[in-house]
Amino acid sequence: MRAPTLDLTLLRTLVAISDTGSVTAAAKRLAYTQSTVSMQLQRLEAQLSLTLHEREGRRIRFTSEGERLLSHARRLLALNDEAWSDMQARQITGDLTLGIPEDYASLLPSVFAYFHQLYPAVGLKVICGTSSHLVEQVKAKELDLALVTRQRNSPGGDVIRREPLLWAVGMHQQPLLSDPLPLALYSPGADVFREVAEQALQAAGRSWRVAYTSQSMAGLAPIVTAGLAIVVVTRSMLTPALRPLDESSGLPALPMIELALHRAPHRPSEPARRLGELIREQLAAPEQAL
Amino acid sequence: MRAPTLDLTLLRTLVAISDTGSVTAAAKRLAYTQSTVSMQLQRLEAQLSLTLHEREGRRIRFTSEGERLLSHARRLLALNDEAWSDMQARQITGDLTLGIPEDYASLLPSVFAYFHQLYPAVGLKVICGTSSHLVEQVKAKELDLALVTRQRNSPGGDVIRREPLLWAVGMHQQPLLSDPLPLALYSPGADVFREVAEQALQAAGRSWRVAYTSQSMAGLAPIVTAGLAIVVVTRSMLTPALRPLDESSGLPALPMIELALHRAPHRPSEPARRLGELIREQLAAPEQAL
DNA sequence: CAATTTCATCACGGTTGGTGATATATGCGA
DNA sequence: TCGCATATATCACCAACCGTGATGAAATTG
Repeated sequence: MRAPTLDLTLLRTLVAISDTGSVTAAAKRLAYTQSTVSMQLQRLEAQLSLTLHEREGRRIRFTSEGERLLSHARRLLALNDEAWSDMQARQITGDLTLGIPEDYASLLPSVFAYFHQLYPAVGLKVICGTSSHLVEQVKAKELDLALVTRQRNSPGGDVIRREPLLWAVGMHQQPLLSDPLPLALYSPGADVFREVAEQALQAAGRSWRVAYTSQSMAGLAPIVTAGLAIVVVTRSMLTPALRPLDESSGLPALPMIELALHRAPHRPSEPARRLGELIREQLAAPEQAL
Repeated sequence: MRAPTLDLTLLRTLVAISDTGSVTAAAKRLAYTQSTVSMQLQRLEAQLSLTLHEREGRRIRFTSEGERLLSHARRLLALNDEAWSDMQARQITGDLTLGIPEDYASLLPSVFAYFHQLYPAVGLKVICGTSSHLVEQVKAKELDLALVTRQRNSPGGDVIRREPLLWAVGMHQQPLLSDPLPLALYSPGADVFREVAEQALQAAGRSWRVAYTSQSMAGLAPIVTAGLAIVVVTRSMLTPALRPLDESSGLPALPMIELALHRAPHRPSEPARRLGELIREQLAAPEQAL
């Protein structure tokens, strides 16, 4: 010996021994032989000229030096794994097209930025469209992935998160509860929010009229903030200019909707897998509670 | 290979290549053959299946992946070296006696705590005494190390830091500048502060009387804060109860003193070396400026 | 263009490190 | 208390690995 350089392989088996509590179990986890692990532990002790472990009967016990080295080992391995997967990530190349509903365009830029940082060699293209259209495009393999909104428990795709739908009006406006109810909706057909809203109103026996339509929330916003119509949004789409209405408004409660990820019907490309994973991670949870 | 485990040895040569800018220079630094370093670089690239470097003529240039790996490598190696030296430090055992002037006892506990954390197996004993006595004890090998104060450029020992000496009175007292000047000093003889003060006063033609003496600053403190005498201290010994006097007080300027470390006259034990280094590191600098 | 320096590549050889086998020790149940 | 099962340590073997020195190619210097 020996450059003062630790052998990460040995540290990894040290950690495995500690995690599993036994040499043979560690060997199984690491796909080594029991004898190998036993010798590796000895080698580590020899290299450091330290006693890292003792035996109490059959059970293994780490000395204080052993525990100390373990904590160093965990940190080193964490850093190693991070470095390794970062370097591997940089090799992933390819092109990738993702479809999203226009209204979620504001929610995703940070995810795209992060994705680009992790996978700089992947060319990512994003296309906006209505959910039903996006689903068609995925089926036709025109898109690798599509994030779509849908009613609860619809088939197809994996649920990323569930969100409550809300009625909303302009921040400083009184709710316009005339009959029929003036709604601001997306373009006719193919919009989930619209379907949901109409079903809810119909079930409640309310009449309504479509006061305004547009391709996106951005188009509806001025109408709504001016107090000319009510709109349906998810909680994450609320802006300071919008005020949500609760039950006291007398409007029927709206169900939850789902945000789901559809994948093209062949084995997904590696970039697609990664982006899908990242979207799930980044978008999961916040309002998963019922 | 291959577990997703990086080989720190290879990373070390990668860093060496980057630092030196050439394969042969890196080989020299690492005490390898040029061919070895060349192959190590290739091996690293093969393991990651990445191109880390390119050549522009004779000069080496790292690709962006290479640069990225370099930054990971530096962090990993730093952690490795830290872990390694920590583990080695835990093996250092032995006993060790350090002498310090009483007045610096307050300055050092944090150093001792740190030392114990780094070298838990070393038994450290600390002895207080006057500087001249401590020097004797070091010569007699009764102490392994001694931290002493002395006049500038005195021989023996290594200078750790230089500090200005100051005249000081109780915080709320007017300077007592009667003639002869009432001084609070350490026990007669063998005290550097006393020597320095008397030399300065003599050179300035001032008369003085020793109003109080004690073994330590702690003993003098009540006298001084009560305004009954003036005392000589270093800047680091100033407490909230003491007020330093500047030139406007009419007292002669005091020279700097040195804090020096004496080592027993045989080859120092490893614990002694380590403590010496630590003291130098921890105590160096703050008022090194003239 | 010769001299020098740096680098990549090769065959070789020593060491290392994993394997399977085996002996020893430990814990558990009859 | 005596086995049986399982965990561990140690050994010999052998294959792969890794560092070395030698060699030739490429590039820089004068």
